[in-house]
Amino acid sequence: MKFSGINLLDELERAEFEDIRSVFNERSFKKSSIIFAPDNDEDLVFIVAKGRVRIYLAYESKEFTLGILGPGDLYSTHAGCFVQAYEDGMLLTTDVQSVKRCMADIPLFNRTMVRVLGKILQNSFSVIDGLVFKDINSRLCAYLHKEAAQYGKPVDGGIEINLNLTTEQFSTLLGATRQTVSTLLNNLTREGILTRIDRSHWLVAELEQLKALAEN
Amino acid sequence: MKFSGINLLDELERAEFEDIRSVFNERSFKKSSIIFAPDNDEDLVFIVAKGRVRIYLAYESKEFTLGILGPGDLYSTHAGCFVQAYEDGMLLTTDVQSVKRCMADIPLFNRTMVRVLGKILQNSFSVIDGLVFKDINSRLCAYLHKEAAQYGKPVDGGIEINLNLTTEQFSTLLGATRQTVSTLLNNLTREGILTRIDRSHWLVAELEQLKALAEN
DNA sequence: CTTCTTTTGTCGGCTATCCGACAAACAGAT
DNA sequence: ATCTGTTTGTCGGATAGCCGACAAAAGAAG
Repeated sequence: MKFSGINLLDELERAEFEDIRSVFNERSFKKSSIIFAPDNDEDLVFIVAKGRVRIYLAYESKEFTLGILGPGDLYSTHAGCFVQAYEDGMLLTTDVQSVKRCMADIPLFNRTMVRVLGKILQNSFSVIDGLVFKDINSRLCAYLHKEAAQYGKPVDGGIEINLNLTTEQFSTLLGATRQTVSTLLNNLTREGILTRIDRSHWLVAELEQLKALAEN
Repeated sequence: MKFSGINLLDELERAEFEDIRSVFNERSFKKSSIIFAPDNDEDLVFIVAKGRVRIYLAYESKEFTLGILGPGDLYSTHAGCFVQAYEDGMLLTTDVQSVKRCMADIPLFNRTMVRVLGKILQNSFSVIDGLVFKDINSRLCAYLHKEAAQYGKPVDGGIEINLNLTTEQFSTLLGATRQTVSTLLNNLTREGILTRIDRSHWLVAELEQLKALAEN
């Protein structure tokens, strides 16, 4: 899942951004480690270079995953969110000061920044939209549908998707409990809309039905 | 309630922004009218000059108010939201193209843009936070507490706030039904934490208790 | 003061979702 | 092949908040 929809690694390759590349430091992380927490006092901006990290909010023992970043995605540490590694990987980090300097010096960089911010904002609106107007089954179906439509691999019998999340992880992304998500997934399976291939792979047999259920 | 926390009208007064002022058009609106809808195809950025407008999401017959803009607040029309007037007022509008041009020409303007976007983003995170982790009573108390702490007028017996919303309007801001909000407000009144002065004014007698209930 | 509209309070039934609990299935290490 | 930790499925009880309905209260307009 692309969170911002813009691959910053590609952007950085562009000649105009040569000066920018030098301001980044590498920082590697291990699976499951919490890379940043809201109390973090270094104000950093980072780009994921390798691996997947999730951005999440936490309160007491509950967690809600806002999105999952993959290579090329950008985020910042001063947004009140936790950042945790789903697997081993690496970040390119830089401090906010440098970003500001880049913004002042390189007009093109600005546009990228605003575009990324806009994308993140749009994403958070759609999260709110889901939480307020849709029930969990709809959110679940919407997520699977989007995943299938965007990154699914057509095979015979339907579209194969690599969810790459445990039910537990998936449930925090939808804002529900593991039990509820598990039950709903099995309902969809019984109705013949989905089939679980293995731990991380699902076969979406009825894309249209999934879409209909998502709209609810 | 300030939504973005930055008063763009003040910013525009600054000498550096002289060129920017000229790109805005005035547009007045009547109470209750819907100023922009998501299907709107003009891509505009606007600043509220007079009156209050609410930014909201709608689905079928439900509505959820993301925030209320007052004079000096900035927003854009291509964020998938409705914009409706709570009272008569006026906007300064400009198209996205002009904003982009300003961003390229006037480095200082960039910083303001990014700051505003950041603020809006932060606000939407706290909305998500509330929806996911807190029950309605907590959200209600949190809202009243913030209102009292930020804009309340100390009088004897407590702090007076001007909510300036009907229960119905208030409920869309909290993401709940009118009935639930009505009941909760009356519970708080019975407990002696609040007193209703008139339709729009409330007296917060126990600010600390309100805060405690907000954390829940 | 009378009438009409808007706003508010309250009740009871309904349902989606949570929560704790437990067992079964699976995967990786030895 | 066995052991151990992780992941998944399912059940039943509890409950927050929704929904429809209706009446009372408050404001606005004449």
